Amino acid sequence: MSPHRTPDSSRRSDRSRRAIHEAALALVGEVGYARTTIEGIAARAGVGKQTIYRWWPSKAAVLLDAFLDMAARQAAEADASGGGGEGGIPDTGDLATDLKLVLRATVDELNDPATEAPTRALTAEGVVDPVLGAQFVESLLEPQLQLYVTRLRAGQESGEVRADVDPRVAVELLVAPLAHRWLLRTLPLTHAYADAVVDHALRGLSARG
Amino acid sequence: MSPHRTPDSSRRSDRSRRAIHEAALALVGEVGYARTTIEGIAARAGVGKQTIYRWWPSKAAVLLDAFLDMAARQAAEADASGGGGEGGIPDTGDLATDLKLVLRATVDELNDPATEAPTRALTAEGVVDPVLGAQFVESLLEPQLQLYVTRLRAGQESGEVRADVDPRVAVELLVAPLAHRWLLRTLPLTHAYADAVVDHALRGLSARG
DNA sequence: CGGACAAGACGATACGTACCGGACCGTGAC
DNA sequence: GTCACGGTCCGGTACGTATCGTCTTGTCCG
Repeated sequence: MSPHRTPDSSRRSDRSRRAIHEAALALVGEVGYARTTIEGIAARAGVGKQTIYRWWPSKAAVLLDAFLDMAARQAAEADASGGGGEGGIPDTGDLATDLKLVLRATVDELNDPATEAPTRALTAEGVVDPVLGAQFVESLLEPQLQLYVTRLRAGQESGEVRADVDPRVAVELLVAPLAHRWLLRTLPLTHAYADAVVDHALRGLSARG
Repeated sequence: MSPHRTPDSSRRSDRSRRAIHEAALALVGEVGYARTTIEGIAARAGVGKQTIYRWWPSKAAVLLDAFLDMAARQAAEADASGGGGEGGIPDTGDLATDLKLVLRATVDELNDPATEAPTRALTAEGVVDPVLGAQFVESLLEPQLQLYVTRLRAGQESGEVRADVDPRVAVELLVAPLAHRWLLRTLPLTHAYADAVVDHALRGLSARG
């Protein structure tokens, strides 16, 4: 394989790293992922092309790193202002309401034009490139899904949720339909749809329980 | 816009069209979508590069056409052998069993290494390119989903399915989780998972109906 | 201490390669 | 005669590598 040698990381320029992240996100937002080139990122960041090739194996990897950096900074921000620093799913005792609240927020986030292009590009790249996809899932998606898992487990302990369901499977029943509509653009992704998914998932489709 | 002028289609070479389809599918399967080039397809098909540019606007469009051609040929084949010529979802009166049967088949199809690379490439391209995505959904995905819709509607009339569910939403509750696992590779896509999705979707997650 | 020095990451640039998308042939079928 | 065909050549763009001189950093000797 290609180990993609990473040189001594202690000597790495933080200034360049940040500039590259910023330039990558900006360019993808402006001209789209396909027309964003590594040479363009380097020029925009005021950085030598080789500096990018030295630390990243691909354009997609640069973008993923930029995303993680952004997410980490946002999390730190939320931590500082929110105080408690959890970022979990609320537990009011009413599972349906809690889920609708969070899934509606997810809908708004997915529909945000500012982040749509880079997110789509990264997801699409992950669909095709298993290595990048695994990093994407592990570092961005799975932590989010685990929040749902814990909320659902709490629901099981409080008797809200059937004891015989696998929370991990249940999460996908809730999240996958939203992701499906967003990714494939089959039908509009709305709050009403999020609510419908929650209702159907919790009550089931069968007439006779 | 760019009308992408298509010349006199009556004079079009069917031989070339088929050769291009075949070469495109073969190359994507062998070297992957990213490393498949239009020049490569032309060379492999024994065709002038311009013949491809004359009839298709992009590499993805060629692949989509190849897919449609393949699907049409398979449908014709099934029609000839099956006799009845429907291709719908069986209706034994037991919805869970019927759905598991079909979704298990879908799992096998998605896990088939022969078709995986081209399908992933096409889907990923559709995620990023709205025009291609719309064609993909309209010509390949939506017809499939409609089969589920009709089966679910039949279930409503027979009393198997709650009357107050939107069949179109219900379909996504069943199909999206499979698509989600396949696209993002979060966890293995197995028959057991398909069964679990059906059970959860039909019975619901709530402890109290 | 502090200056010399090696290591290595940096910005920049040049290079050969690959593919794009199109222009342009001569050929052959209708 | 028309026009799509297979084939070839073209300018342009981005790739990924190599290499330049510069700058920063850590070490070692006086």
